[in-house]
Amino acid sequence: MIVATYNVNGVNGRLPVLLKWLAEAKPDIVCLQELKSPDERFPVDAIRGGGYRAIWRGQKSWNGVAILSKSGSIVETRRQLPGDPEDGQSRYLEAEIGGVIVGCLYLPNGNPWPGPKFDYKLQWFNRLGAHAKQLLGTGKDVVLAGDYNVMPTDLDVYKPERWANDALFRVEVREAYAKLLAQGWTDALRKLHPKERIYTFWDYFRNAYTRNAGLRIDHLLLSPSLAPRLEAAGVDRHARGWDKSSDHAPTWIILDDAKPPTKAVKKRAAKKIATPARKKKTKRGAV
DNA sequence: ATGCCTATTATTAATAGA
Repeated sequence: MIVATYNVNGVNGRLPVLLKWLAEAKPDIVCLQELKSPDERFPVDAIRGGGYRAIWRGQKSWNGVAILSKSGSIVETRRQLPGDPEDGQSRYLEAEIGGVIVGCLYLPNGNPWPGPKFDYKLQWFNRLGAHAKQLLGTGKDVVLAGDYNVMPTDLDVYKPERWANDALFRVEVREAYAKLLAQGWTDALRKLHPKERIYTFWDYFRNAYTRNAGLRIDHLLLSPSLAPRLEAAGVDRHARGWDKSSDHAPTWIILDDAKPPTKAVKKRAAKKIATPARKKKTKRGAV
């Protein structure tokens, strides 16, 4: 099963690029961010035509998130992050698809630092942390995928010193991300590629893409129950080079398909005998 | 420190993004 996240930077303006990528990559589940469209202008017909069901929460001009599914039905579980009823920004959407809870998020950019936008970012991060903890407590399979607007380490930035005081790289924000991971989440791309330079975003300015002046800010976090199923992870960076592309590239993981426990497994569990370790699979992913 | 580019919204300029 392929789960992907893609900040499309305008779902209507980028619709041909999105449909092209869906047809090529054939992801099972997709989290979209930055729809930049009110609900009534979400291109649901075109997306259905591409073979996907969808739920979305749009907003005029900015923000907006959607979850797409190729086969499994989508049962919406949340349309906003708990913790602030006054927050009207469309940045979180959550659904259950095939037994997996999928949280699609668009964390605030937070620039400029310091200032109210940065404060809002940290508050939003705190609310995400509280909700993430609650999700872990359920013991369910959960993936939190989206544009986190944070480069977790120096390895995730083409020029760390230039970004030191940017809201995407300020120490408070990196600490918030690390604190979230410490709850027990697995950063899927980093897990499989611990030392590789991986970017998911390249600025439109100064030919950033051709110079590979990028940032890794789009992340897929896996609950402990889901992490053992992680098989591959990567970025479809070639899509960033397409005409009229978003400034982000689609970022994806492959999860082993969940299999119901066999009779032998159930028998061992009943007798409290350890299940033999899973056979290690060859990694198929490329970045 | 700022512009570089690209989108949306509203009228050719402002705002936001990262």
